[in-house]
Amino acid sequence: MSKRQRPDVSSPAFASGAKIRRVTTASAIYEQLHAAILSLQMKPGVALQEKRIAEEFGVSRTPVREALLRLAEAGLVEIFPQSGTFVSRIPVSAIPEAVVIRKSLERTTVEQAAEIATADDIARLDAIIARQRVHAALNEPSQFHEQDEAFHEAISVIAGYPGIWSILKTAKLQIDRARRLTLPVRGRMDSVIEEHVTIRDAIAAHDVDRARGAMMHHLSAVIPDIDELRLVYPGYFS
Amino acid sequence: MSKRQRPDVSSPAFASGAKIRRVTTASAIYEQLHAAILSLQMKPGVALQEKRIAEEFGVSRTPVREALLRLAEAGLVEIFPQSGTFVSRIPVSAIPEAVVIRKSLERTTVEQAAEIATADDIARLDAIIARQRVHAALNEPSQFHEQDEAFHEAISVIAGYPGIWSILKTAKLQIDRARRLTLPVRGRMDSVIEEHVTIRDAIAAHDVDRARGAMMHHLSAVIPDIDELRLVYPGYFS
DNA sequence: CTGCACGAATTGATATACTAGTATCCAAAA
DNA sequence: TTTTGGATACTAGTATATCAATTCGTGCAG
Repeated sequence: MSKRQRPDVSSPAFASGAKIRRVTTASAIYEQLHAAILSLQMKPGVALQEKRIAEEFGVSRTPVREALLRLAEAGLVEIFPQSGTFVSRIPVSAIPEAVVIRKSLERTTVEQAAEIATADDIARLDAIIARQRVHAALNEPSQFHEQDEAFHEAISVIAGYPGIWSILKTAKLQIDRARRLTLPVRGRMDSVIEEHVTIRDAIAAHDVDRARGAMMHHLSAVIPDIDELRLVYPGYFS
Repeated sequence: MSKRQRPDVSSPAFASGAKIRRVTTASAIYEQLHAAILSLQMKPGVALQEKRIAEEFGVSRTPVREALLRLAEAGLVEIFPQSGTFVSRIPVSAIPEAVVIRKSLERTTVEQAAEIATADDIARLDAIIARQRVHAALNEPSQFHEQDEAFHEAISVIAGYPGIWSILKTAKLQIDRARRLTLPVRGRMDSVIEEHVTIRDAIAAHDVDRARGAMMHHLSAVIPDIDELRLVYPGYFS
């Protein structure tokens, strides 16, 4: 039998390696562009060129193209064959749907988490909330948002459905982009922390109904007002 | 300066539709391999070689690579850098999660569909069910399955959440692969039709609770018995 | 006989070169 | 002045070549 079988997928190899190419240039470029689009440094609707990007990064078009293809699948860019590549506009119609998807899946994860969470799990949530308090106090929105994501991801993991989080991440993309357009609301970070605490408490108490209710309330509170944004930023939406 | 200044509003396509050439060879190869893997013509675990595939299709390695990268994102192949590419084994651990995802999202779509379905919508469902009856009578499992997917997609569309269907499609992938391994159960097609009719009736009656119940029952009925399959097809699962 | 080190072969990753579709601009005709 | 058709210069798609890393066999040393 000549069939090869990879013995170990998770070969961390020589993790300290300075030269090991765990990250291909293509994925590095993907990360960069992904972040730039999500942070709106690259504005919706603007044209991209494989060639120019390749020159900026000092690489050939091949890895750039690979990155753009992945971004296209994520819905962050649109590729028109033989014509051009553009940063995708935020699809207004997709936003309410994304909210529904979030509510549907996070309802499932938070319910299951409330059923089976262990003391260790709660401790993990507490640690995340603690970090959020720090970032809120220091007024660091970026890191705060990072920990916000970590909180929701943790609940997925606790529920035993880590794959759901990756779905949520892609569903959240356009919402997050729109949210970047909203001015930071004073005190919003504190409210988020409060809501997270409520969710955490319900999970810790194994109170499924209360956990679901708290999560639904939390998710309803973060919906950006699209109609208003469209007026202020015409051309950013489709 | 001769540089062309493109106003960012210019989207090159009045392409709100299907007029664009999307028959790039890369996507054609993707479709082919996708179908081959899903139908198990390509068995889980076997090695693939870009070079050989390129020769078979009579193209260069570039579009083949592009297709493989997309398949890797869908979880249908695994690429080990500098080592090899393999048709992914069916991840047993992901199957229960996929079922949960399906139940969560289809619960949402069927509830909403039951709320707002119009007579036209019901007619569309009836048409699909009618086609299913034909394929069942003629014992055409492949086309039957096609209409089965169409039924669930239609419900997503009726609910106003077409994007949920595309999520469901990718979530369903591994389930469908496993299901291909099960022997066709005699009379199963007829049961599916009955369950679809029940769902359809509940939607038509705008009975949200009954629609949800019928859908949950339907989804529970199509879960393949993984443990048994693992015994019969060792090496197909991971 | 065993273990380790080295090297050839094979693979995916990247670079470069070429092809073919598309939009824009400008000139010529109405 | 407006319209229209084609030249032109762009783009992404594809082909080919090169690079680098991993694997596995082989041979030498212990």
